[in-house]
Amino acid sequence: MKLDEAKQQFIQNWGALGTQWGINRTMAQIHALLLVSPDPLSADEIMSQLQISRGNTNMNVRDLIDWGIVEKVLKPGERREYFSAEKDIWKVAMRIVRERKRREVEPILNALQQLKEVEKEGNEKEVKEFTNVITDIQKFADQASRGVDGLVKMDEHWFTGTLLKLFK
Amino acid sequence: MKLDEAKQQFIQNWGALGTQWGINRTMAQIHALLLVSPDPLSADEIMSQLQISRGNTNMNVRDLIDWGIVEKVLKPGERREYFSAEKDIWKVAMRIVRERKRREVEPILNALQQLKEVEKEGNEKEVKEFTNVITDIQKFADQASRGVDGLVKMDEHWFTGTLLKLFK
DNA sequence: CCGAACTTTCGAAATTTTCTGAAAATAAAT
DNA sequence: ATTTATTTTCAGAAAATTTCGAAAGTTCGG
Repeated sequence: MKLDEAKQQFIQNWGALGTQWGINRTMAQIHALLLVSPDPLSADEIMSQLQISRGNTNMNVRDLIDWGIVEKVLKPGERREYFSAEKDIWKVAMRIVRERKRREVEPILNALQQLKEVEKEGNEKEVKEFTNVITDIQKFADQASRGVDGLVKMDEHWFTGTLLKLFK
Repeated sequence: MKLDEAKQQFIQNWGALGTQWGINRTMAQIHALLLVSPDPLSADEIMSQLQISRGNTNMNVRDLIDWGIVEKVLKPGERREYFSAEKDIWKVAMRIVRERKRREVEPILNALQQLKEVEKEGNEKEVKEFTNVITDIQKFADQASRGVDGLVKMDEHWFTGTLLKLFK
């Protein structure tokens, strides 16, 4: 098997996985491509490798940069911008987790809090049930959220060496 | 605020969150509706509350059942089927995590393993880089996977009481 | 300033996903 | 066996998302 075939397959798989997790295919593919490229790539190289348009490339690279898992690399004396992916997969995962928490979980938690603060009128049993569910979700999310914060603070070595043992 | 308004808002929020995590809106909404309903609901009740078609209702309820977070409830002497959601949010989260791992992560891991086993021809440096990335992802995914397995085995109390303290 | 070399934006087109509704299947009741 | 109640399926319609590409914007060297 040629290296390029293997890369291609990896890119496709990564794209499919991304889709299932609510990340668009192209973004995941660009990320995969950069992951397996030893050197930074320019927009044009990404375009031609993945057969996608300039606009699409630009939008998704920008998103990846927003997520903090890809960075611009400027080569001295070169006008063109290059891009490279964070290769430490632990860091990548932590950035994604932290960012999703911030963008998606926290707004929902605020919404939940508001729902709880309002006086409800209506059937006794139903109000009780509703409040219980909301409270449980809050508690759970708070726990999970703290767990994430804790996790994010660990460095890779501590995770590998210590936490892993906890789970046998 | 009326109870029904509050429920409605919760259902919408839950639906939006689901979308961002790659779960379809309706499935998340049905789940939310069942979560805040003290008693099991029939397909017709779900249809009218969420203003969706019978077919859509049926398909998504079936999926929720496949995920193991909703169950059929048969009332004695009644023909109609009712549905109720698992209310223990910890259990819900664990089922979802376990199931996603099984359905989505494991196939990718297999694909990665295959990619590694093949002999690559091509530029030395690039082959090295590629193999490194794949290996790192595998290691990470293995760790995460074990972590999930460990997590799934804990019961709620242990999580609340003990693990939480670990993260201060 | 000007123009070349790139980058970004944005509306429209293409693609993918989800939903509907009517028909088919199933199961109980008469 | 026939009618009645309910669930399931599925092809096409509708909606949502993603992608394209031309045009507008930026930046930099001269």
